[in-house]
Amino acid sequence: MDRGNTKQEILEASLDLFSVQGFEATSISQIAGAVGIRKASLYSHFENKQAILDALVKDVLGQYAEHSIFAKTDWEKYNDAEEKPVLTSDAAAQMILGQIRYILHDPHISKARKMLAIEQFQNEELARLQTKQNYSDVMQYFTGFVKYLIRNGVLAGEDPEIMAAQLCLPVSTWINLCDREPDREPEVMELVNKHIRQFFRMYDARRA
Amino acid sequence: MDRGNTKQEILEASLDLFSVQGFEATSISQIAGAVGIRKASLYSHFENKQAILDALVKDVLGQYAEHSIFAKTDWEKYNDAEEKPVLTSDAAAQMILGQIRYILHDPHISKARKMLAIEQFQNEELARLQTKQNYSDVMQYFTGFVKYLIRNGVLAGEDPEIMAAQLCLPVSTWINLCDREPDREPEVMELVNKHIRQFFRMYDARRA
DNA sequence: CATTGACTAACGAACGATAGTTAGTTATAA
DNA sequence: TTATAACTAACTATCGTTCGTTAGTCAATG
Repeated sequence: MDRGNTKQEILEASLDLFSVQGFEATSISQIAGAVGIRKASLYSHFENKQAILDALVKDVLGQYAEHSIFAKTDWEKYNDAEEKPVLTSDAAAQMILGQIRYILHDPHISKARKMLAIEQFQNEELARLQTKQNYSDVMQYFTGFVKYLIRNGVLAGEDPEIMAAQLCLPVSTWINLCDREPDREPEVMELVNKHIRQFFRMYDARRA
Repeated sequence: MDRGNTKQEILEASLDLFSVQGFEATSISQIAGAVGIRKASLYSHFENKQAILDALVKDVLGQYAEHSIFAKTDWEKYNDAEEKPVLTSDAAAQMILGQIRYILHDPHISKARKMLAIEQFQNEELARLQTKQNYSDVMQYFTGFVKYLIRNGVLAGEDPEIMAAQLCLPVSTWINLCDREPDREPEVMELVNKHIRQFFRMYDARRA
């Protein structure tokens, strides 16, 4: 009678539903139906409904920490490297467009992002998590990136944090837009492309 | 037995609750309790629960269209004016900081913004509304602003839309951050200030 | 001026449906 | 044989909603 990985299936089905309807609007029966079991069977795997959300926050979003480009890339490591990637606006645009496509289409990341958008006002823990994933981690990554570009004489500027904000925060807004209206992705990608090239032109070291 | 403006009180109480818990998680009893009546009495004013949300979307967000700076200001009108406001980075920073403080603290606007953030994935109408208020209207306003500054020889740049995005979209992200974590407003305001001055420096017409 | 009647907005009580949850049972796999 | 994970059945609470009633408001009427 054991189906093997039911617990994981419950988490996935829950994320599917929570990321569209939200936690409160999703019923235990709905989750059970999506998994293909009776609702009472859920309680063999989770103490109660809240425990599913808690596990999602810990698990799926912990998974994020492992797989996210923003959480794991360290630009310092390229300091002594012979071959340095991403030193032109073209390479940067390609890199960032690739990252956007990835985090936009990766099922776990995109669903987790939507769920957090819905649940961000529920409690302080979820609020802080949303800030971390949608803002702090991204800002930290791009601040490192900008510093790397300055060190390598590509860009010039006094405040890397502000430069990073100007580079990545518009992109954050565009990602939210694509989450709501996926049809607009091509149009948004075009804007991102123009934006990055413009950014590199304005902060070009040879211009200062 | 008539309390005068019960219908309006119901809408306000509903917005209060929806902007924190969301629509589904808020019960009719909760709304009635906040207003100070029994839940059955709500049905003297609204056909059903959904009708409250519909009225909020139409009413409160229609109110936005009337009062929002972004929906009503037209930069064209300053073309022939003798005294032109906002021609320096200092004035722009002050203006934008004032606007942020306003839309951040105005109770209707901030609650409507949070409610839309929670409900944006419910249906396409709410998704489009969220895009309009959080993105399109703001972008249109700032694109006009940037064009106005270019016409008046303050800024120089080829693509006013991209410039507007670089100016206002980071601010959008910061406003969302303050919605979640109001304590961080001072820190955010400082970033906004730096950001705007940097923006004006980079696109300064005398630099081109 | 007092009475009436229509109208409105509140009420208590109850509805069926569904929520989350528990208990007890059965089948399967180790 | 034992532990686990599924099941059926049932629980209580609450959901959104409806019904019939009551208490005020106001205009028209006598």
